Amino acid sequence: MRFDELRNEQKSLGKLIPKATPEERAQLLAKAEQLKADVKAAEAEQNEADEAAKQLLLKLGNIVHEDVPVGGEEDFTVLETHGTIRDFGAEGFEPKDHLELGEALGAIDVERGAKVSGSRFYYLTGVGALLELALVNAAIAQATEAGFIPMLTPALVRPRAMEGTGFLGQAAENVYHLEKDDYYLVGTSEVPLAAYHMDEIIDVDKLPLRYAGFSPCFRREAGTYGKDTRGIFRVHQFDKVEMFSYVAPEDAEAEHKRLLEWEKQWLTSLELPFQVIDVATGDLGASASRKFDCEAWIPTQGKYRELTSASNCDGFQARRLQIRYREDKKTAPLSTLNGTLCAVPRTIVAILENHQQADGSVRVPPVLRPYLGGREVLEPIAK
RNA sequence: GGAGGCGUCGCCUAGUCCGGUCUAUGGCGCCGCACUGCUAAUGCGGUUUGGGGUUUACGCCCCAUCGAGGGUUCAAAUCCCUCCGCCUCCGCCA
Repeated sequence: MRFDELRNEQKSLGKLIPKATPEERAQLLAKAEQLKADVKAAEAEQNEADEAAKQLLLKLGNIVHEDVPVGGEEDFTVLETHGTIRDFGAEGFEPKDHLELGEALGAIDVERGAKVSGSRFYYLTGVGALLELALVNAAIAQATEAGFIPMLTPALVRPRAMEGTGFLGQAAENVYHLEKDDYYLVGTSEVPLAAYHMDEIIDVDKLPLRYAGFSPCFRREAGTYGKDTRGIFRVHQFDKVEMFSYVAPEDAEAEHKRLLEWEKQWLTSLELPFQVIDVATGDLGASASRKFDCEAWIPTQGKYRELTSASNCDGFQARRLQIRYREDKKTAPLSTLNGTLCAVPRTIVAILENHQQADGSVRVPPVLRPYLGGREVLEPIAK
């Protein structure tokens, strides 16, 4: 530590100067002048090295878990399937898609959404609005029951929070930025929940820390032209309940499984058929070492579509945000994990389509009924 | 949007005008010890945080740290600049 030594020398010298006789003083000052230059040079050298080390660290993507399937978006592994896909043919009617159902229920208005804000915007109206509130309440209730602390988070964040969570890398083009104020609109409350403890050191016996965030989410959806253009499956703004955990590194993998279990519990309570996939390497992004998605069956598409996603970020975000834990006087980056509990519009899509009945009404799964005034069925409204 | 005030080691606080004796004052709280049936009170000692080094260990040593970052200077809590946050007043407005 050359800088430390020089600095120490400079300090001791500084104490002598005020006490020195005039003759000594001139000599000391000359020496101090030289020291100043040395200290400055040593400091610059140290800063440079620190910065280089930091840049190298930031370039590191996460190390992918060894069990993750190698390949692109289509190369995922199906881990499990749950629930039963309905046979509408046997029931004697053709399923309607969520938009047709939603419009008949007076629940979704995409036309006026487009008029006011453009494509991929929508209004949730009447029972649609109530359905969102019911979903959010039920999701928060489940999370709270599981020990999560409910959180309402900022939707606008500073660059550091965005960068620290890994969203200014390859995902940057999907992020809204307010140039005039240099704010970013979050695409998920994962961002403010991760940054919540930035620059903090957390005692190991406070872990795990679990938060359930609810916030609007904004996504530019760049590069998705022509994809999911109908209805509210893919939109620029939506609300989401997100689970977020801070854990000790050795507990990260187990926590990842727990997050997945909570997501399965949620989708099961909504009585939706779904499968769990192990997302392939090419679709992981920089921050996750492994990602499990739960995909619900969408009848009119004839396939499973992503509803929730649970990621293990290990120390990736913690390193960038300087979030450490302390154990036996040692500090080290902890691990962060996140998992969707309820992304509202997609969940509404799945509920409308899977629980629709021949007359265009939609059965309300029991878990939501307490939050919908006991309502068991949503009925189409007269035009 | 305009004007002003403020930010000190858990909490409160001295220090900033006028740079060095600040190795940052004092109180509260907390921890340890002593003393007194217990409690309380009293006395003595300790108590910022982070990084690094060293030790079998208790510990010891070095650097940084007075909201953050730059600058001036031989030397910065103190002077200058930028930024962040909090408070007060005015204006505007859900």
